[in-house]
Amino acid sequence: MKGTNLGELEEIVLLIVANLYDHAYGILIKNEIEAKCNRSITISTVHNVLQRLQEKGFLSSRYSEPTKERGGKRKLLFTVTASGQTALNTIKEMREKLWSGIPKVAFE
Amino acid sequence: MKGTNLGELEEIVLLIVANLYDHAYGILIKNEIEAKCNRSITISTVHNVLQRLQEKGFLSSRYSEPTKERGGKRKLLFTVTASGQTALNTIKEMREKLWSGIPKVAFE
DNA sequence: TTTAATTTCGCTTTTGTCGAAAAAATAATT
DNA sequence: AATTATTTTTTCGACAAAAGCGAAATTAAA
Repeated sequence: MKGTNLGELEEIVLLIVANLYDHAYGILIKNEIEAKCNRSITISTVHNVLQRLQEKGFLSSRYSEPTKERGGKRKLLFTVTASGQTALNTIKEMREKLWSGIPKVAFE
Repeated sequence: MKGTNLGELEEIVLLIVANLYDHAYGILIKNEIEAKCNRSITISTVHNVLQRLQEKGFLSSRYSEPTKERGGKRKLLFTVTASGQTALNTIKEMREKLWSGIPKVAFE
């Protein structure tokens, strides 16, 4: 890989951000992953992946305004870029092609 | 991950082995990946992944008889195990669920 | 100054990647 | 027939990228 590929977790995070549309930020993303993917993950891992996805150009980000709740500092909100959408579609089509080529008898 | 997860490349290799059914071995797998996934990969990479998939219990292997062509030494043939099939199905369903939850407006 | 929500930092383990060496078979040469 | 070359295939050793975590830093309200 040369920094352009989409890792297994990166793909999941990208899909979750797309699910969350306008509200995607660290902790919410973490919670959504745990809920929808039945998998535990720490917030540092999420942020690590988020940053990598942005460096790859698959996500963009902006800061929200602080909220009025206690500790409600501004959030870093993420959005899937056109390039990120393309990456998701590409890998999806590739996998669909592979699945369609599997004969009935292929498994033990 | 504790040796039970399926990496991005591992999943591709598993799908390719399923595609090849009874004939899956190193070089053929390499060629199929390059043909169907539009991606170049070395034979050492393929063998490395095959070994890890076997350690994870997602593949089993056996040796073929040598063939009569020049250099035709015995091949290590791979088959997807029941556990491997389950892993593939699980991640497939999870992604389908995520895709179905994406609103139309989700991309930039 | 305490507490809460959030992001950033430094570090380790697992995956992905490759070049080169080893092994095992047939073909060619002496 | 013995040795050497060539071909197909797998194994080995090393390094880079992705996945993962705990703890520190930041920023807001109480």
